[in-house]
Amino acid sequence: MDDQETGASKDRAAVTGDEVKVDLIAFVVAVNDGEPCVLTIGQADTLPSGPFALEHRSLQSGLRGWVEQQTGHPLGYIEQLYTFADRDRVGAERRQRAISISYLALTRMEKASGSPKCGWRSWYEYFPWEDHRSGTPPMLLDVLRPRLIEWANSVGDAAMRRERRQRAAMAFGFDDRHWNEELTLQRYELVYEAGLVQEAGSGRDTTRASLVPSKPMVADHRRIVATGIARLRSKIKYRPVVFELMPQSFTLLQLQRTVEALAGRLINKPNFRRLIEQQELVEETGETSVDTGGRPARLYRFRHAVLDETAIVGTKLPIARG
Amino acid sequence: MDDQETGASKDRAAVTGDEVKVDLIAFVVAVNDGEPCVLTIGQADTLPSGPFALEHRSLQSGLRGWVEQQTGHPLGYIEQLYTFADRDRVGAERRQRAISISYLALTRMEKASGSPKCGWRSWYEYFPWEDHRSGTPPMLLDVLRPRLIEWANSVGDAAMRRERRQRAAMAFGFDDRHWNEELTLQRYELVYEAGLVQEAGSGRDTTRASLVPSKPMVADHRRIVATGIARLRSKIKYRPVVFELMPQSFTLLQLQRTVEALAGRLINKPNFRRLIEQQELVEETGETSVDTGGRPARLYRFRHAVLDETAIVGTKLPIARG
DNA sequence: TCCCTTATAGTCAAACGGATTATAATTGGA
DNA sequence: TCCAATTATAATCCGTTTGACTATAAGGGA
Repeated sequence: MDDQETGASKDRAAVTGDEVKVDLIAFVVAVNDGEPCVLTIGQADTLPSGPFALEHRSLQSGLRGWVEQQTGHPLGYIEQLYTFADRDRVGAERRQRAISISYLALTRMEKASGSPKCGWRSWYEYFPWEDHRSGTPPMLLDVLRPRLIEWANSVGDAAMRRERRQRAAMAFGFDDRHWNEELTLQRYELVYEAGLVQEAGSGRDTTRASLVPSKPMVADHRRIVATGIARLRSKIKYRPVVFELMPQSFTLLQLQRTVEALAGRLINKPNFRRLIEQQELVEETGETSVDTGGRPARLYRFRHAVLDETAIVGTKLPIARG
Repeated sequence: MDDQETGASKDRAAVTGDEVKVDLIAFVVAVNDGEPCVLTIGQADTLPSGPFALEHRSLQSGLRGWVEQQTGHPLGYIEQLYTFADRDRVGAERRQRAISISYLALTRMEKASGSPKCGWRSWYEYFPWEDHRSGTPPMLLDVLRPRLIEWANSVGDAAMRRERRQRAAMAFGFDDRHWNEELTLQRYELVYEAGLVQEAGSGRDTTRASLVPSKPMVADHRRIVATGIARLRSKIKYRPVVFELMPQSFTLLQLQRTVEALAGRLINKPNFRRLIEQQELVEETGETSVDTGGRPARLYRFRHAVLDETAIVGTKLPIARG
């Protein structure tokens, strides 16, 4: 709960040698053909990143630089996710701290852009239990649930067993509880704690044999992705950020499919249309799209004016009128 | 928008000398007697802070250490706010970057704790335009509005004038728009841009003479407080964090007054009670409080079980049922 | 032409949210 | 002792929102 401070560190001016390396890491998102994708480099297991350096004007511009250099992809919308400290790294001459500042970026997937050593992968390769668009994924009940119960029961204390089962049931919606798509990070932390993903690695109370099938990432990059998914799934509900992922003009069904891709759930069509229309988020272009397979759909564009109309907020508190 | 990277920085392993100083800064909140307070040191113009150092186990424990050492106050609930890079600092031998990681902490104001050099101050000394519990503060319309209009008109381009007036109207609810208490940060940024607060200082397009009456803080600490207020005002609407600020047992009116202190607005009493009850956030202690001045009020305590029932979330998307 | 697919419009009831009114239990003072 | 003021607590009303569902329109292809 509290720390012992050295006497020397009391005087801030006297502190030296407490410099730290700072890394900027980007979770870049695009949606293509109804699949939500993350921009990766290497063996599709690494997020674009690089150190914050003197020549960078700001944290965000440093991030843009690294992503563009490593992937050839310019970034539009950027939002800070979280800052965390790695475990100590051993530097050349002395112990060295490193912290990572992670960002969420929304973009469109342009073809022919991007260098060859980068690529787009579906989120759900890394989080197969997060995609509920075709109902509950079988692996959730067949594989994850028994493994998590096993993990819960592997601890001696009865109260702790109950608490673990409870946490798992809450996060994954077991036992007739409802699935909550925003709990992506809690779910990842559970499977990590239970040692069911590769990066949970050594020093855990489970063996490597019982991994759950999912694509791993380098270091804690998968955790960053989980944080980003959770943030995005929450944010689309109160801010019109989806449109950062849409082309200039689109049909309402395309918009719905994009939201569904992000949320990992299906959405009621008439109600979705009503929601969009009554918020006046879009306006008709006047044209129609014919490649729908059925009746042609009207094309819409985002009403950029709504970005100024910040008024779009939900109260949730019974505030008295003036 | 994008940066030119030096050739040398391309290879991450080859990068050296890009170490950075990291500061941890805390916005510590307590509510006393219906006043929302911030914990300060120095001339009530500085937030507790200190460098992240090797002996700290983690960012959070480093923060706890500094706050406890500087103020004698142990921290409970902690949440990361934002990480930002200061302007370059000139170090002893070379240019030096510094970044600040800011946190929001919720606590109870215990008497007799805390060293003499620290103190609690009401938020609204630093943000007099944010307290709407007794209606719109006069200075908002008498002082701020004319100054902001003046600032908007001081720019040549007509479109930019309109955009500035529009931004101010949105943020402050001018011209019959509604006051939105969550826009604290946008409002602070406006008065900063307009040069109406002391820390906006030199190099601005306005003179020192036209400051708006409000208590300043050191460096960008007031900006951190604004960020924290905005975050907290938003968060109390969907997570039961208020109870971190309440004593063990309390009346419903005390709870309401605390929320009102944070939101800076009055709340409809019956509806507030209904909200609390239907969410089952509290349970009766069985006792009553007599010092209400009228009919004695029942005492309640927070139902800690709700922290496990993460189910408390608002959907806002018309998700189809399974 | 028939059928399949998708788009678009409209309906209905339950739940929610904002506002108001009514009644109960104290304290303090005339 | 009784009344007024103050605060607590309960109950009601009604318009809006929200979830689920039904109906009709407009294309393509067999």
